[in-house]
Amino acid sequence: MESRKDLLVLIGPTAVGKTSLSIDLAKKIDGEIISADSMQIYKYMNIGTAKVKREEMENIPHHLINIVYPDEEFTVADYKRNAEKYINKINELGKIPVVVGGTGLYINSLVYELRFTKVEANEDFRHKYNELADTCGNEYIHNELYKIDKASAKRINPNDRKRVIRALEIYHETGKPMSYYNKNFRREIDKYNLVMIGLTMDRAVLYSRINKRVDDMIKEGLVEEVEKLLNMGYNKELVSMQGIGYKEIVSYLEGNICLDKAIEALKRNTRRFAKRQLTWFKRDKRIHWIDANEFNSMTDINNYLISYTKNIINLNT
RNA sequence: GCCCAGAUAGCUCAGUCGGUAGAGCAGAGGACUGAAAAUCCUCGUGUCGGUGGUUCGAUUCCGCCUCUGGGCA
Repeated sequence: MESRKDLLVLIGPTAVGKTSLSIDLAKKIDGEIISADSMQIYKYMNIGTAKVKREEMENIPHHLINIVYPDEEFTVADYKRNAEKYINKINELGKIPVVVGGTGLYINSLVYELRFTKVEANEDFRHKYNELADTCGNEYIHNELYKIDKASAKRINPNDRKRVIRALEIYHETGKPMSYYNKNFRREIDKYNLVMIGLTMDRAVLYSRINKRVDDMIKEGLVEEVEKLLNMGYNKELVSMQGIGYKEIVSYLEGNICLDKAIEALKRNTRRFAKRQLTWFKRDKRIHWIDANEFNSMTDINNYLISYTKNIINLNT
């Protein structure tokens, strides 16, 4: 039997402490880190994405951080392809790949049999249907979808334009409905010795950590970072600039809101994001959850994680 | 000390011509297949400040008390 590759996945909401934990863990188990973060892929966006600093990495290789410019397109499909490449490579080195991040769809692209269609984004098509929805209403394009793909139309809320248009796009490009490609919708992947760890903590504690981290970001110069990006020509329409921490500060710099309001919105949006992340990950029953507040130190958490992981993955510790 | 205005959801407030009340924000739950830090759906019972009185019935009207603003001395 062909030996399976090892894969350790560490997920959790923003600000729960994944980064420092992962570095400590990687050191102990001889691992390399693969980020699963849809914002840390961008160069120049450091403070607002809470990106690891080089000096914090402690010589542990980090992959899929700083790989594209803020105006470059990068999708889940790109993520999956790149991440799998590193998973294989790290396994070949005899090391443990540690995927760390909070972008649920990126994680799912690795731990489920997600079969992305060949259909790439068609901006003209999206534009056209966005305008159609503006003039005729969301119901209209949803009805268009209903005509060609009842199953998807039922699944997708009419107001969820992005998904309605994407489903139409797939039909437009292939002549087959999206539901045709979604046969094994949530089939768990079978090719890894897979360990999934979820790091969490009491909601109130997490929220106060988030609030504090936002204050720290401002002190570290988030406003200056956003100003710099704007001066480099990266405008607010870009996907990267719609990230939490960027859109709010752009709004402040444009004079729409005062700084205090921007900071407040930034905190609130981060809190809501953390909640959405938890909702997303709750669904995956393979995740072994641990409450960070129930341990006395990071070392204790990692000792526990290692003993848990040992049952599934052969560690070189 | 006196006068005036308030006191209702975690916060800001609306309202009940007397029949125990509802918005915004905050918050909670959920969805998610090539934009995902994006996008979208659902969720509002609280000693109506306290205490007496009038009343079939008071959060609503009246008295007193407490607290918070503002004004006059």
